[in-house]
Amino acid sequence: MALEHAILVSLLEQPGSGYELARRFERSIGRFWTATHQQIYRVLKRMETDDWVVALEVGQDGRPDKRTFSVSDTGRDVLAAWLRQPVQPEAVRHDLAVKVRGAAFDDPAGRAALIGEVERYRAEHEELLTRYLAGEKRDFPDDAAPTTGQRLQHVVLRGGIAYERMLLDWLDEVLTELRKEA
Amino acid sequence: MALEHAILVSLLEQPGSGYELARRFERSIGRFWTATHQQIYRVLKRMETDDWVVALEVGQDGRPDKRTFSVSDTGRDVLAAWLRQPVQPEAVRHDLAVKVRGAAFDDPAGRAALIGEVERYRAEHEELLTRYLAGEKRDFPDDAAPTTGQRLQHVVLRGGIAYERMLLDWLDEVLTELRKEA
DNA sequence: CCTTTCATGTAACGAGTTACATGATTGG
DNA sequence: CCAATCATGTAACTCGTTACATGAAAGG
Repeated sequence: MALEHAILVSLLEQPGSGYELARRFERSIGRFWTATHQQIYRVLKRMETDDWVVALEVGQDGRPDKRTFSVSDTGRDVLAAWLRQPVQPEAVRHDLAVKVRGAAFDDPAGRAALIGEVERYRAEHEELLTRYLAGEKRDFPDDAAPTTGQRLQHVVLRGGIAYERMLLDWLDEVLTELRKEA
Repeated sequence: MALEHAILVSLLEQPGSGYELARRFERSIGRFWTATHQQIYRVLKRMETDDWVVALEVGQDGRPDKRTFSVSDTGRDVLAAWLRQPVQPEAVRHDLAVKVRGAAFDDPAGRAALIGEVERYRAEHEELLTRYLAGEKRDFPDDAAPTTGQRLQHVVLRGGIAYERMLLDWLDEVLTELRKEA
């Protein structure tokens, strides 16, 4: 129920086309909200109908035309109203935890396969952490005096970093436990 | 796509009725997978049709009859096949992070409201951590020699604990940043 | 008496995923 | 020439949520 709001925040930070939004959702916004381009175009259309955003046609040479969206006053009001509502409890869906508990009912071959998967998963998240840290260094250098917006973006990024570090430590514990059955 | 599998794991750990499953999903399983009773009954019906689980009618006196489900051999095979598949990347949807970034575009009154919400949210998770720790003490005492199943359940619980601790620390950081705008 | 717990569902809707579809330009 | 990037969408489907519905017993 909050893809609309995530789009509003992203467009307030920087106006852009549906395509650009989709790319952002693969990157920075994707740290806390995922969405595919299909979903984004659909929601964006509804938001335009409801006057939460306004489009500006931009003809480009050498590239397809695009429609750049900005947040309207109505959109700002909608976002402000949403910010004042209670934070929804997260819907937790953690595949890996189910698998770890499920491993107790599988044979050694199954557990070996899971160990391999956990290792792969761990490597992925190690890489993600590296990218976060590189992004932090790039976007939030120590000596700069950040704006409010930057400080808030930074604290969200630090949350992502803390999460990944916690996850890596936990995955090591999981691997230790899984290997005990060898 | 894995509610079925979460149900299989839960029923392998302990057979039970739809109602009992719903209660478990509010508690321990709910740490890594959430589901309402409506969803559970619907999926359970499909699983029964596909012979992943078998039901045993249990007449009770003083209480409504119930249907206790156990995992069939087919169900075990399905679970084993799923355990061998790649872990799906999580779909991240973190309301609060969107709001924190959105706060940059709201007035002081909006930020004050968000601070209140974050505090409430923090208190909720502090309580959750307390319950996890109490559950850990109860279910996994130091001196016991645990089975494989218990060790795996324990490591999953430790993941929940690590997550909550990380979250609380991060929320403190968020509060510090939000209060700077006062 | 009234609320909570036990026990099971249906119906309608909203959100998210997967597959399909088109078409131009840039760079190797 | 072929793959990747830019740019926008439709259609079908699955999954998840909210609302509604019923009924009995236990406990205060």
